[in-house]
Amino acid sequence: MTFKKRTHTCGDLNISNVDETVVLNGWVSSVRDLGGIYFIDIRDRYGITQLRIVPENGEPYDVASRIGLEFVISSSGKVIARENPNRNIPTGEIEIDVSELTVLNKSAVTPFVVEEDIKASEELRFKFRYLDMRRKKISDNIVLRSRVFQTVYRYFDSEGFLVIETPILMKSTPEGARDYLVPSRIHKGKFYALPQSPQTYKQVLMVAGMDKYIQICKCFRDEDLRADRQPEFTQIDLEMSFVSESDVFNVCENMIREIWKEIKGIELESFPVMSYDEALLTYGSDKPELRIKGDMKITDVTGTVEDCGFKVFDDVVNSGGMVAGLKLEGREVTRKVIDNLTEYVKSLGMGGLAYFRFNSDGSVQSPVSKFISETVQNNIREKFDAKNGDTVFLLSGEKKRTLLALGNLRLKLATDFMLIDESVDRFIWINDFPLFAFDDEANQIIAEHHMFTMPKGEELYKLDSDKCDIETITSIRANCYDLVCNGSEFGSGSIRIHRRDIQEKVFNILKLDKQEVEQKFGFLLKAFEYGAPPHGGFAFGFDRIVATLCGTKDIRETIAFPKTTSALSLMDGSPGSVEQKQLDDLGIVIKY
RNA sequence: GGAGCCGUAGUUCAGUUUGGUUAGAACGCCUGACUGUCACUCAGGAGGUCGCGGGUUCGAGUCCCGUCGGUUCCGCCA
Repeated sequence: MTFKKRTHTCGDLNISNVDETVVLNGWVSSVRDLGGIYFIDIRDRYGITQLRIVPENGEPYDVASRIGLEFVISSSGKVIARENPNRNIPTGEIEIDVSELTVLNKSAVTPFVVEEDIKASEELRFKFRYLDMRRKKISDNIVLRSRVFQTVYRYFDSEGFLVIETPILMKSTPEGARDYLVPSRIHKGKFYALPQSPQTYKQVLMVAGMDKYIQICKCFRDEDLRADRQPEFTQIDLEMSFVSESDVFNVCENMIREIWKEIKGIELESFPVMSYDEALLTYGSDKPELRIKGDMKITDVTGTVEDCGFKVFDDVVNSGGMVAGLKLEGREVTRKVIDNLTEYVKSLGMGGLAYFRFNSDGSVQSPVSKFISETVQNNIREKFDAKNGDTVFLLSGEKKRTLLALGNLRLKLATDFMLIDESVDRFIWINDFPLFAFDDEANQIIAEHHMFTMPKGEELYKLDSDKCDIETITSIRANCYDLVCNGSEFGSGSIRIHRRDIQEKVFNILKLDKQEVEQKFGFLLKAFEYGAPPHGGFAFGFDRIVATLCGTKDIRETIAFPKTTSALSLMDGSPGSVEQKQLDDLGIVIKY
C-alpha cells in the first residue's frame, strides 16, 4: 500500500504556514460531526491539528463519515486560518482544508478513550500500553527519558569516560538481593544470573586499566516491588581509578547539574554533604527529604525525661533507648488526626505515640501530662521551642528504631499537612555509612553496602581479629555514600577495597570461609593480585532521576513497558509457561 | 511473608452499611438530526457470568470462607 509521506508533524503548523499545501499522517483523536461540516483532530506525538471537511471537499467528506477514533489517516490539503481560533493549543490558529483523506488503517473500538485526562485504571493502561503511550503525558515522559539518556552519555563522553558493555548472563552470588536465574542448556543443572548490578565487572575493568567506565545498563533484582522499584530497572553505572570520594562526588554532581540544565534549564547549586549518623539523628533517615517547610528536625529529649516518673519513658531510658520527637508548627491537630497517626506509628512497630498539644489559648493537652511533672513538661516544651498552637509528637524505644520511625512520621506529617515544597529539587550527599550492620534475623554481621567497600582509613585497625566485638565492628565507618534527592535515593557508591589483605579481613568478619569466597569471587580477588589500582564509583537509579524530572514518584510512568507490583507484564503476559521440550532441553522438572 | 484499600456495562463509578421486584449514571459504541466545533449539541438504541470458586439463606452484587488480579505500606531491596 502506498501513502503520501507527511510534510509536517501534527505539532508543526501555525499561522505562518497559511496557504501551504501539506500532508499530515496520524491518528484520529476526535471527530466532531456538525452535520454539513466535519472537524477531525489528527494526532501524533508532536501535537494535534484540526482538519476541516465540508461537502464541497468531495470524496473526503464521504470518507470522514466512516472514520472512527484511533484510525490511522493521511490527509492532504491547504493550511488556512481558522474562523474561530483555539488559543489553547499551539496549532489552534490554523486548520487544514482537506483535499484528500485516506484511511491507512482502521482501529477497533479501543478499551479506553485515549485522552489526556485518562479515566482508565493502571491495570488497563499497562495491558494496552501502546494506547496509553499515545497520550502526550506518557509520550512526553518517554521523550524526556531519551533526552536524559543522551545527555548522560554526552556528558561522560566529554569527561573522557568509556562506554563498556558488561555481560547480562553472569554468575549468581547469593549475597544481596535475590537473583533472577537463567538455566544453562549446555551445562544442565547450572544457572546464569542476571546482574543485580555490574559491580564486579566494573572493578575488573579498573584492574584492566580502563580508568573511567560508564554504562547505562539494565539491572535485575527479584525482590518485592514498590512504586519506585521494578524487577528490572536501569542504572547509570560508573567507576573510576585513582580517585577519592570527592572526585566521585564532583563527576556525579556535575552529571546531575548537566541534566537539570538540559531538561529544566536550572543551574543547581552545589550539593551539601551530611554524614549518615547526622542524617539519622536529624531526620531519622539516610535519605532525608529537605523540602519540608520548617525543616522539621528530630529533637532528642532522652536526657530531659530521665527519671520523669512516666514508666514508659523511664523503662526506655534505663534500657539505653531514646525518647525523641517532632514539632508540628502552628497546627492544633484533632483527635481523629492523632488516632490516625497513632495507628501509623503502630504499623511501624512502635508501642504508641505521645503528644503535647500546646493550644493557642495557652492550655496544654496531652495523654501523658498526668504522669509527668510540670517542670519536665516545661523542659520538653523548651527543648522543642514550642509555641502556642504547636503540637509535639514523641516516640520512645530502641534508638535506631525510634529514629527511623520518627523519620517515617516526619514524612507522614509533611504529606498529611502538605508541608512539602514541590516547586524545588533538593539534593544532598550522605556519606560515612557504617561498613557493617548486624542482622538480627540471621544473627550475623552483614555488609551494609557491599563487601568490597573500603573502610575509612583511620578505622582500618578495627578490622583486626582481636577487636572483633560487634560494637566495634558496627562502629566502623566506610568510604560509602548516597546521593539523595527529595527524600529519594538517587544512587549510591563507594571507594572499593583494592588490597587483598584488607579484603580478607572483611571476609573474615563476614564469616565467609576461604573456599566460599574463592568460589564466588575468586576471579575478582585473582584480578586484584595483578595490580589493582585504587578505585571507586557510583550507580544512579536512572528511572528515579527521570521520574523526578517528570514530577512523579512512580517510575512506571517513565518506563515504556513496566511491570506490576507482582512482577507481571500485563501487555505481553510475562512470565509465561514454556513448552515441555524447552524444559527437557534444560533438564528442568517443574515441582509445585 | 504480614497489613490496608480496590474489583459491578467497553471505560470510570454509584448501589454493599440494614440480603428482597426488572442492578443505575456518565463517557464510549450504534442509528438519526444539525455548516464553525474544539468535553460540539439534541433525540433514540444496544450493551451486565456484579473478578473467580465454595458456603449461609426461601432468596446474595450485598453476609462468611477461600482464591486470583491491581495498588499502597511494613518486612525485603549488599
